Amino acid sequence: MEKVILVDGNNLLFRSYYATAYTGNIMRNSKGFPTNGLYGFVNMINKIISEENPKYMMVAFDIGKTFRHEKYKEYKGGRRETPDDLKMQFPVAKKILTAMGIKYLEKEGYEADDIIGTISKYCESDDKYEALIVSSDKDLLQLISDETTVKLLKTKDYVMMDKKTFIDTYGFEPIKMIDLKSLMGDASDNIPGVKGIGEKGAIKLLCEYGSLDGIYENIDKIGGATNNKLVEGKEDAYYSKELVTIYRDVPLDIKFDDLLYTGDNNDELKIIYEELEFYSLIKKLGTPKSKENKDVVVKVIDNINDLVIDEDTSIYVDTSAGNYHDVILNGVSLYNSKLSCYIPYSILKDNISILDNEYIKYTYDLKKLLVVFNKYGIKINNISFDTMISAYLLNYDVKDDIGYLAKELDYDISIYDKKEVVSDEEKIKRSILKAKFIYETKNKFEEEMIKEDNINLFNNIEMPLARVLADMEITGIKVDKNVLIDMGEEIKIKLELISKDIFNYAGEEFNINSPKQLGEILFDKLKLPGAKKNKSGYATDIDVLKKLTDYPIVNKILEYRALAKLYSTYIEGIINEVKDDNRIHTIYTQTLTRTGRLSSIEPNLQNIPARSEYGRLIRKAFIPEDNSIILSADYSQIELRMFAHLSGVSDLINSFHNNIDFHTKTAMDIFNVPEEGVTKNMRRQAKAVNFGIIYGISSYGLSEDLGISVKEAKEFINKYFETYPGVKDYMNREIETAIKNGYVKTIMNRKRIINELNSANHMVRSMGERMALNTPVQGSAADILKKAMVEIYNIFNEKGLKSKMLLQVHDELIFNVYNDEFDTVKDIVYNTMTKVYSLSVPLDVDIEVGNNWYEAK
DNA sequence: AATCTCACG
DNA sequence: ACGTACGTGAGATTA
Repeated sequence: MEKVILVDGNNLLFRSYYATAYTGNIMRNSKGFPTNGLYGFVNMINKIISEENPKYMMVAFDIGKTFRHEKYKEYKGGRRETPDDLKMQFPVAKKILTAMGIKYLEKEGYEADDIIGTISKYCESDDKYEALIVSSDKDLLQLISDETTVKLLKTKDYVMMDKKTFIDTYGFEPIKMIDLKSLMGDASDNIPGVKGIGEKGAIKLLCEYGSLDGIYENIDKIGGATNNKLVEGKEDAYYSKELVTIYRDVPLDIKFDDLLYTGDNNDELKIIYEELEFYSLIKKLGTPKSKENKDVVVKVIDNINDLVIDEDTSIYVDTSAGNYHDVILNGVSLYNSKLSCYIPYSILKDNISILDNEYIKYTYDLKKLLVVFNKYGIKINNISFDTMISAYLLNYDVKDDIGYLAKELDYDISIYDKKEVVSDEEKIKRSILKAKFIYETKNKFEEEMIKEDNINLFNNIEMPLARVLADMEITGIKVDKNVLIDMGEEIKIKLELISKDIFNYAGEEFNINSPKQLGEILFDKLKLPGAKKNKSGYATDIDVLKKLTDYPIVNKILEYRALAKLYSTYIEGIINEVKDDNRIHTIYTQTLTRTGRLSSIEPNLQNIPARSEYGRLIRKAFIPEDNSIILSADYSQIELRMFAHLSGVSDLINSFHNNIDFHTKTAMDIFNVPEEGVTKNMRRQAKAVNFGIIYGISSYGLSEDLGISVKEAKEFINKYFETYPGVKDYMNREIETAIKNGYVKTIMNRKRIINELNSANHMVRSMGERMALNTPVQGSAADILKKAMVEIYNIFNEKGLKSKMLLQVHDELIFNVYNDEFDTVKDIVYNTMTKVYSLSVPLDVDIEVGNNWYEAK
């Protein structure tokens, strides 16, 4: 059968347009012609061609006033206007298609959907053809049949919807999509549907009664609120049905051969792309995409004697998806110049030392490998290279799934998709392709790191750190669930009482967790002053509420919010993450932040409450092992010290060499008073300015923080700059070189590319400048922490200590310390942290101990 | 899936 | 004149 690709052109161009238009910063060529929609459109079309390799292809467009929309206008008064910036791009899209050798169709009075429906109907009547429809519009799913499949586009990926997948998903025949939409409506298409019925309700009704008609025939059997909604919405439902039903008999005067895909006309395309300034697309013209990297030798090892490893090799660990502390190990793929194979776990489990050999290994996500192998008892050594970490240092966009990175480098490895059904053979092949990708790109990554002078950071910090973090994650921190349960009960009671108070003040019950409902209560019903709007209604965040504390309801809401947060995130959330061993095993994401910090997920142990006294009690649940205590070691003001060091401003450096508290010293300098003359308020303000300096100060930000006017804040900042003139100079220099280079670096040569610096948008550019100022500070501090962690870990190992590093919270390390090792550990931690890196200011560390995390603070 | 809110350094 | 502090993750609601 011949495949006929039917593309919803309107849908594709709209999607591409709105994918970028929301920034308000529409991509244009130098003449000001908008090109944002076209760029995505062309890429999508190219992608479809490379994925589907079509013989026939057609792109359909709406044109003029279409029948179904006219009908709708009479009913409701028109739909959203298409922005001019988008309208202008349609004729060009059609020109491009012609140059690409793709037929496009449009017909006055009909929608693109109708044209697609008509052609797919042809295909169904002739068994020579099968249709594949491409769109993100679920309306088109009604066309699915034995001969017609829909490639339903999602934000990142797509789902292939054939008849079977459709029925598996919805539970009814594809044609019933019409009935579904008639009930649930579609806000983006202004289809009303039945008010109050959503997707779930509609599906349930359809599964029960078969169709829209069926539902209304049996309306007496349906009770309660649903009945009311259906009765009231009957007219809307049937109007919607007309709107949604695709017309499949558009009079098109064409033959199938008109739809033959004839391929790019490079000369014509080049002219168009030059006009649009699509230089990257011009480069790709005429260079046929290599599909060779999709082909790979697949050898599944079923007898371990068939496996010979006699040189360096890449290894990809094939597991089920999800949190890697509890994934299933399916097998591993190995790849080198002689090897292209897959070892299923069934073989591996009887040969756990097969990878424990003298040859060097490369992998992707070393930390995950270590955690998974530890759990399964697989031994491995000599892993020298992690592509994930390398790509991260080189500013590639790094995801858990290696497929994303591979794609960026033109390797065609499918990206994981829950909904895609993949055979076992295909899974194994993809796994080997990943190992191949790791193997073949290792040198390229290494060379890039050499060029960027990142090798030291890679070999001596990040790679060893992956092992440290793996160990911390495996060890986990012990949790006393009862502490959380008891606290939870208490909070629950408090929440109920507070809710009642709030409802009394409000005069009605409502969902306090809903910002929408809360905003309406406060500002519409109770008419409180100071309403501020955000995208979806009234803002009800802390900043707004704090200004309204004269109203008792607001105080109750603030109390409610604090407790609700504690309960859902820190009581329930944490309890859910405690594993059978009574420990929490977080995952540190080592390749995510733009500054070089770690982050912590599932659960996040880097944002356990600390600032409020009550919230801090959560920390009592984090306890040491037997015969141990919790020790916390905190860098004192490491970022301010780093700023002093980086700026080289001698007044700041000196402030860290004398014994006065840093913020007090700042206050003394800017207010020109002696130490005794610094009031609490002066210190508070000085502290806020110091924080501002680290963030890349702005008068608005400071004014918000201090609750003063922007003008006053500006005066403050000026006073600060007058006091420390070197600071302003440093900032100017820093921004200047950042703009010149397009990136900034930390003390250990970690590089962050900042594209925002080139933005035409003032706001975005200012943000870029603040990033340029903040990243060296935050990132260098992160470098120091990482180095300290690696060194401490090594010393613990050398000395054979049982005590363990458990957590890292940006400037703080938490340890489980066995009582008999206390003095040793304390000395190691303190000495290592303070001496790990020599700056022009001293590094200082505060150490606390206790019988739980709460006490060690 | 996006938005709002809020927890941390 | 614009609308912002830097870096994160998670839960609840809404669409």
